[in-house]
Amino acid sequence: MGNFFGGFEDGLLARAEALAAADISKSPQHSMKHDGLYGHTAGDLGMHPSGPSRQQMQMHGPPSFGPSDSMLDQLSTNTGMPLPGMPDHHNMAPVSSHHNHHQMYPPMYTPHQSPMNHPHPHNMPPHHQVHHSMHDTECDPRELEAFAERFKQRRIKLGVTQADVGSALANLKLPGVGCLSQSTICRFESLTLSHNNMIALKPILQTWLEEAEKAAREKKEAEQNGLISAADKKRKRTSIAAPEKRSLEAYFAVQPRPSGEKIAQIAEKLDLKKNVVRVWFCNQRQKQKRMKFSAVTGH
DNA sequence: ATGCATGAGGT
DNA sequence: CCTCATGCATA
Repeated sequence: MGNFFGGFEDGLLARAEALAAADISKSPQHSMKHDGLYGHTAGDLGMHPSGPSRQQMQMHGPPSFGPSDSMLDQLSTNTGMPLPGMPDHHNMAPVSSHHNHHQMYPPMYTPHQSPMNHPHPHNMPPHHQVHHSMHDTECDPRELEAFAERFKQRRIKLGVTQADVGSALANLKLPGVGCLSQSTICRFESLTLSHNNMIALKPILQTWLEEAEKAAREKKEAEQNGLISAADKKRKRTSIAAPEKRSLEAYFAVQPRPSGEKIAQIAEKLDLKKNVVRVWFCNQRQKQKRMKFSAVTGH
């Protein structure tokens, strides 16, 4: 594979990759496929077939961007061994904001308010021993983990798929709660969401679970009584080839938040669209914040 | 189960 | 541009 960068980069990458290996040692399965499929559907992506990509270009960069040296040299200078301890400053999360772009159902739950606020969904039958745990603001990672596991197990017991749960949420008619995708349900169960996101979703899924089990019980009864009941647009997903991915990881280990200039340079070197590289870094940062890999999770 | 993408809201 | 919550497409 003639992957050739500037000679100086080899050294950089070698060292950076070493760091990356120590830090980001997660790539369990690597099916090296050269996903060149649409590795760079440059053309397509460039024009966003979706259409209205309201991008707000802003020419802030002073034309005199002559950082003396140039290129990613800045990185090599840092290669000394900076190793960001991923401090993760800002926390708070406005558990909210969701859009529902074009064809999904009409959801979105009441946002605003501190991250520890939910639209309490308590709707227990009056004459029935209820469960407690109404303390919405329960952010105990340990508790969340336990709930996620219980949820998954009971969901399976009900014979419901993750996708089913997602769409069924809309039937709960909870204020501001629409449906969710299979992806999100899966991530909830596997704790691969941010801590705040988990906390926001927990009460909703808990409500669904209770309703679903209640419905299951009723159905069971009905059956005992002899009553039986009788069910675009192709979005493209850029695939970044392994070599390029390795380079990105190396850069990320050195500088998780490269400037627009640097992103452009990296993009050019790897022959990827700048936006693809930018998004890759954004997603990489989000990964670091997933509950599962959070230092506090103590799983 | 996950990789890359979109969009709202915020700096 | 960033962060976050989410989703489509795909391995």
